[in-house]
Amino acid sequence: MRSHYCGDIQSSDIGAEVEISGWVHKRRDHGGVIFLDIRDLHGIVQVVFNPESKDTFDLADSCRSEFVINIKGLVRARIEGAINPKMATGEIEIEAQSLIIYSKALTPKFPLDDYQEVNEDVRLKNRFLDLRRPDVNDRLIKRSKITSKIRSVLESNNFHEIETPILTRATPEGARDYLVPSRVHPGEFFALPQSPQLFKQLLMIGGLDKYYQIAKCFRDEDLRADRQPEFTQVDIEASFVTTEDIINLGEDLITSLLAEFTNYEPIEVPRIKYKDAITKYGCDKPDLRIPLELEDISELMKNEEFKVFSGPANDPKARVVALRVPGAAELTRKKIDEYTDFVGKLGAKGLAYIKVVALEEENGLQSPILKFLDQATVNSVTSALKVENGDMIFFGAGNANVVNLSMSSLIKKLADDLDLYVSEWAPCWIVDFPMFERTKENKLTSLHHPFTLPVVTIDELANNPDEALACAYDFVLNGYELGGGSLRVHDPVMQSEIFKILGISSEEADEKFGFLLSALSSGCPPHGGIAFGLDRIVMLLTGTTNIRDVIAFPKTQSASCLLTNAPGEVTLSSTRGVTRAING
RNA sequence: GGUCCGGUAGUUCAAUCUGGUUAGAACGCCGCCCUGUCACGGCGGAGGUUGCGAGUUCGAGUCUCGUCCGGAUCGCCA
Repeated sequence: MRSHYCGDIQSSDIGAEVEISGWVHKRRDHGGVIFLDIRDLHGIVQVVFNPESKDTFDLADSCRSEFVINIKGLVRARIEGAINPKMATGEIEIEAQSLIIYSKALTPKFPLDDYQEVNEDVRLKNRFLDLRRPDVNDRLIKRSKITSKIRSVLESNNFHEIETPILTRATPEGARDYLVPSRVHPGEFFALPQSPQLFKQLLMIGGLDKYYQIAKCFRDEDLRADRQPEFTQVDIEASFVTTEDIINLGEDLITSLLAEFTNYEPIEVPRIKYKDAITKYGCDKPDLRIPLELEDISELMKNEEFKVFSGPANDPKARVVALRVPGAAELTRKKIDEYTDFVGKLGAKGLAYIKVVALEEENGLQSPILKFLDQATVNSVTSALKVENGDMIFFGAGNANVVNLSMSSLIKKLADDLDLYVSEWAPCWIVDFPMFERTKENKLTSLHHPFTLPVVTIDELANNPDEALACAYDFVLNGYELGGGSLRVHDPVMQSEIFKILGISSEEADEKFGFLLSALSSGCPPHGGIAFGLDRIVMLLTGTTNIRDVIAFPKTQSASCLLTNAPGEVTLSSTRGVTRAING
């Protein structure tokens, strides 16, 4: 049905008879001559119809936008003055010899050209139209190429792609599960996997040595710009490996993608300890394209009269930080108020600042808080921050979590507003994660997951779980957590101890994880792995900030599909047996 | 669950702050004209339950409350 893709026809094809199939992109009717721009996946080409062949001309006259047609014709050079340099195929055109209309089309619900932005809900309701737009299908094609490259890197490292079940068991920890009622076992449910975590460990115990999978994962949690309820992981696990082995592999994988699909210039990927990341950036996924860091000034503020600073400085659960923003002294009062409001929504009680106007002069600093602070303390702060004239210093003080969240968010906002980015690609590893963190109820919960190998011995872990570090690592790119992994526990006694620390009774552990403990007891190789978020990788490599842009049929923020109207009610016939499953 | 932004022709927006005649524009669509356009052009035309429901008012697209939908974000996401 075609000899060429529309977008591929070039001057070298002049004189050739070609056959193309595609969609009517635009019709320009000049009365005596009709131009149809025909579009397919590769691009657009202009077809010319003259009245000499009346039937074909009349057919072309009846064509409308998005009709699906077939053209046979002769490629010829455009006449002088009619060359369109804005078009990839602008030097040639097709002189139509015949036209077949395969399929008529209603007027599209929205324009498919690039001259008008269309709201996302309209696009998602008519995704089949949206997918025809080059910038949309380009991203999906690039996703396919990225996945292919991932497979080739992993295959060349002797990894084997193995599938794991979609219908599986609910897990007690972690995200909410999507549940599937079992007809055969009334009252019982499958869960869709949050990740293939346990299966890939079982594959290692099963001697498969090196596993990977492009795996669909499901988490019934609220959505974000970079989070969908079903998403895809590049899931990797290997036996007899160290942290170093996995980090090297993960880094090779991502940097080879960056090298192939971007203008990335290789750098040594820094490794940052979790604790240092929190101290310096206020978060565990810093955007290292931004040259801003928090300076902890709690020590300096301990003896100040100013309670706003000295209070948190003397509270072990609080902190006081200063943020030097080079050249930002020009920020207006209105803008500063906006930032105060911004951090306020994240829980901060205020946003103190000092403008550095003329450091060498007596009144060279401007700030409402100067009168509350000792001059020597101010001097210590300015010298610790190495400030220069024209800088702005912002302060965060209070509960450590609030300060970290608000100041790390402020850093990203300032970077956007003031265009502070100094590089295009800034990867890093975050390492030395704690094993556990405390919930609001002061219970211990896994920071990574319960199968993570601690750095310490069983006794040390049991005696001081709060301080124990994990053999875990996250890969962060431009402020996005792209992947994370760990070495896994391969000793059933250690695994039982971790369940115990997490408050999972041995009965529950046996009931939910008996198969794992039994597997660990039957000859388990030391193993570990990592999983990358494929959607986020593609998102970054295609330059978008919205995960929906790289998924063919994404869900809205309320986890529904505007195209199919899923989820929906089910008919009685399709629920046969299932109500019994739900009601027990 | 919280906070914030948005919802007006098929599409993108204006009119909302400051309530007041028949809710406008562009693109698209329909008809007529046009042999070199390419976001073609000219003339004419059709197209609206202002998301939905209450309330305030002589009068509501505009103000208030509720609700639904879309988006950003906090919580949540081992």
